[in-house]
Amino acid sequence: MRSRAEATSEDLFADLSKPQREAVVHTDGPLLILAGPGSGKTRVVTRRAAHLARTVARPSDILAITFTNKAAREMRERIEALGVGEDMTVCTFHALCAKLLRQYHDRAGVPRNFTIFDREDRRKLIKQAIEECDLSTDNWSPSSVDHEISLAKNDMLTPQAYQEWAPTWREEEIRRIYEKYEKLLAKMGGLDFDDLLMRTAVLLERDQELCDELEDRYRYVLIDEYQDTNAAQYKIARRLTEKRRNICATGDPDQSIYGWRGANIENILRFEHDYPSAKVVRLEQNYRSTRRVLSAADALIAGNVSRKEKALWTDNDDGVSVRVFELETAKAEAETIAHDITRQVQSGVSLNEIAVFYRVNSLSRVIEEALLREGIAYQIARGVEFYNRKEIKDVLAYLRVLVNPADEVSLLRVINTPPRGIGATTVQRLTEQAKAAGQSIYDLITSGGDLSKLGRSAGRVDEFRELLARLAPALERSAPDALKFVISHSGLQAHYAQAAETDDAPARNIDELVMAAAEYHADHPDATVLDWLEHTALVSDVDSVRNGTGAITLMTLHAAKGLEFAVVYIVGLERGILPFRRTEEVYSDEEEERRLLFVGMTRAKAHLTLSHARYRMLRGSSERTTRSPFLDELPQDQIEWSQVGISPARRRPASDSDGLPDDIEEWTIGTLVEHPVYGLGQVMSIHRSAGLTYVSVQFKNGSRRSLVLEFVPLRRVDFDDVGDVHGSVGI
DNA sequence: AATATTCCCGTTTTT
DNA sequence: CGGGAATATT
Repeated sequence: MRSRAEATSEDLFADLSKPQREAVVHTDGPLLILAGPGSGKTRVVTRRAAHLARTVARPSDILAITFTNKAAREMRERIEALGVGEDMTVCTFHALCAKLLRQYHDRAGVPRNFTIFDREDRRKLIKQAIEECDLSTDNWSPSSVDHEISLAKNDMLTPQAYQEWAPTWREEEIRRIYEKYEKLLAKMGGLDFDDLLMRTAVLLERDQELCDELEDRYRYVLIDEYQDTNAAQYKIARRLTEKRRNICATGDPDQSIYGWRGANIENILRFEHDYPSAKVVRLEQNYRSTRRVLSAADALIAGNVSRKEKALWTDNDDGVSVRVFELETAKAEAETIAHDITRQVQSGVSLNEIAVFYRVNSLSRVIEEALLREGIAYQIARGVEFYNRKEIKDVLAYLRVLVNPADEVSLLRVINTPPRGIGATTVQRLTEQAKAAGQSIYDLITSGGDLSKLGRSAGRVDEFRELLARLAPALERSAPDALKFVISHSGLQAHYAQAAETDDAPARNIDELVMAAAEYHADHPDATVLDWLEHTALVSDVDSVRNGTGAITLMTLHAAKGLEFAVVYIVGLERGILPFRRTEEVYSDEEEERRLLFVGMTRAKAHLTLSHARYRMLRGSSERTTRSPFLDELPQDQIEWSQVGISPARRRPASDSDGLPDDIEEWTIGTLVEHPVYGLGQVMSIHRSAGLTYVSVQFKNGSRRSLVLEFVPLRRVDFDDVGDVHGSVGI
């Protein structure tokens, strides 16, 4: 939230800089706004929308596309605050696509009542597809195949095109899986997230008439975060603006952080080529951060080689130094930050203005625990997690089956939830029989298929059929009413009420779901159950973050994009975490990781603290870490380093004979060691477990061993003594 | 058929 | 550590 007062309708331009004004007054023709962090992009975009509505357009002519619902909501609110009517279209790419596919389902070749398959549904189908291709999930991990198919769809590659693109043995097999997966999806009337984009892109590519129609409806199109568009989104943007070319793209190549999702940074870099008459406005003045914060971020991003240089500057004060905290353990890191937050609050900072960012969600737990101990209220950005809970998915699956009976993933989910005597064997028989008859399980159950082979379970299945029939009328109701009806009549309510004796979280979550539906209904009184289901399928983590809650905010660096806080902490600046790497051999895009940290740092208005811990609990054991190389790229003279609870020069007393080397404190990943039998080697990891210290060593002779440091005579040797071992073991 | 137990694996980011 | 799947038990 910007502290300066928002403009009244009289002075749309009064408080704008020259380039900002240029962008606002630009109405017709392509416009690219290259907006550095904190450069007032949202202000420009909203003013421009108001200006358009006042001069050349009606609000309904304007389409603004964002990446998250939160961004859409806030953009809409800010435009409305400028006195522009409510009938603009402001939504995410995915929501727009869902809407278009629903409306033009016949031309798109999708069922009107398609349901959106989330990652879990999708995983299940991919697993099934792999098995039906007679491949083993041991060799073809569903997650990697999933990712591969996702990237293909983001690039608008059909299975055939995918294989042609890379015609090797492996792609041939993945093509088969991809094809099978598509068949399963089609059979079930499901679309996954990528389908929403790809199908829309293909539809627009083929259907000129529709493009014309849409271009007449949306005469002015705004695409936010253009640097994060993938091939399908790019195609959609182009096809929606081909005739009038009234496209306004905003973005910043330095904030491109979704390459792993198929985003193509080239899309923004070639904008001027795509639209030769484009007006380009650069917003390089930063109004958000202190000079010290900005220069630290700027020094970091300068480390990217493939980058267009950009001159970020600010008139703001120097401010206080950026700090780096070095801690012994992740727990100490969390506690130190919690104490520091208390100090900030005592000096008058509002909790609303404080945030903690991390690279991976798993780092949040230790922070949460420290905040609880310290008594600091926090909110955490994880809306999606809520909708992934078992009890929530159970409830939603009932609605999905009612809306789209072909949705077998949902049908199989609810057929025995709560338990009603339809066990695995019966389900398997049903599946096989349906497959043999070439019909869906739903059809088999409802349209009087022959269930006699099921023996005594047939009665149970029949009861289930009756249950579905009783639930069906719920679709006539509003989302919250339908939900309540289904919860009480399906037996879920009784089931979870009984389970509440040991764990009442599921029942409470279900109540919360009903409340969420009621809230949605209040905002969208005409919406159907299907609309609401769609809405729940398209929430993102950051959507759950509310402003002004009186709590600090925890979120991933990805979720932080577009936000700002007075005080920002970024934890876990350790090799392997930030920059992230999976294993030694898997390629990761270090420049994208650097951009990610850049995004995080530039969220801070005044206080920025980066931290790392020397030991961190990862999947159960305490791992030795190495600090992130990114820390060395900061302007060292401007950084305030503090080591809390670490004394690097400390020598352990000789009497301290626990079998560990005296200089253990100095051992890190990469330390060179010598073993009397195996010879020279390099430490690959150190972790502590059950009171022992395990060291994994890659020896120069090629062997790799895990050794217990307490028992093995491993000795540290100096780098200078041994020459170039470093390169030979390849860290 | 349902529940309890163990084991094993993967291990980011997200619409 | 934590979810899911395979396995054991009632």
